[in-house]
Amino acid sequence: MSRNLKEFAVLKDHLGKHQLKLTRQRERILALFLKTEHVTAEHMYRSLSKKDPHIGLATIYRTLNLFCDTGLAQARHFGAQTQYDNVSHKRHHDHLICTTCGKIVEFENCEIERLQEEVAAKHGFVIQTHKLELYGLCSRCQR
Amino acid sequence: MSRNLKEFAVLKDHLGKHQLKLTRQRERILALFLKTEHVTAEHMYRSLSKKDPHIGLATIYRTLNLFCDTGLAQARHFGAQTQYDNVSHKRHHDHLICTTCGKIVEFENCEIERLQEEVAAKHGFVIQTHKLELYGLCSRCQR
DNA sequence: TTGGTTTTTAATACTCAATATCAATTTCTG
DNA sequence: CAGAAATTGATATTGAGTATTAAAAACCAA
Repeated sequence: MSRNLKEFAVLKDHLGKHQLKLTRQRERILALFLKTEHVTAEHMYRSLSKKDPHIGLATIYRTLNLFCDTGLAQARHFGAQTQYDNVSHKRHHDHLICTTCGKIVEFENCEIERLQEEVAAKHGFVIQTHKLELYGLCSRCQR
Repeated sequence: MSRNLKEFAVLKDHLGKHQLKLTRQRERILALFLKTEHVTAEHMYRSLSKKDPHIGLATIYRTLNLFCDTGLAQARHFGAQTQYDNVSHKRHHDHLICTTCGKIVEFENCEIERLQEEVAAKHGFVIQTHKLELYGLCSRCQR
């Protein structure tokens, strides 16, 4: 918990600026969220239910969407579900996604980023951000 | 209809190789699908219902997914719905999107594609498809 | 600290896109 | 053409995510 002071500060700052309140649920959900790379609301619900049987699924959804507003999380659609990525502690990166098992590998490639700038410039654009997702089969699912 | 001989051949070829049958519904759905850039199943259902009140929604979904298998269509999640893109007549391309005015520019870059393959191989993946979207400001919106 | 106002929660009902079921029909093959 | 196999259409079902609302918790000012 003490390791995540920065992220809790981000949350409190956002709450303060939007007349929102700091609740026990929001703290707990953030604490667990920061321990993961990416989760679904359902998955988080199952984990939290073990310690706190009265946590509501709707609260998980609301809170994860709140995290997206603060910039701590980033929502990503995969299949029928929504994955919430923990982006609080990491640099920009892109994703390799296995279409069979859902495995996700993160990667960075400066050369690709440079070429993106080049393409954008050619069309008169200035890039603010980007999304690159490669879909395929991981080594295990190729067999 | 006669303009789309190639696409019908693609469908028939796929059906033949998978012990599937060519039905009136599949022909009609393909004929309509080829006239669009991208549709949802619901939208297609409403269109087809006018001429054929007994067409089933499930058949639309089944058939659009079949088109994805053949490579004629490509599913894309947009909001809560699934958009089926008609990719039969166009090469693969990526998007430059202006965050201010929404302008979209399509582009292709072989060098980036090659680097993607490289990255994937490094992680043991075989790429099936990918999505690259660059968000930024177009020349007009930079002023 | 307390009282009052506002926000949040939990439980549950609900929505809606997409899939599963299955008897009847259609397509294809020999 | 007959029989096997696949497909359809109608409908039930699933499942992710949202709306509702009474009760509880958080905050703020005195």
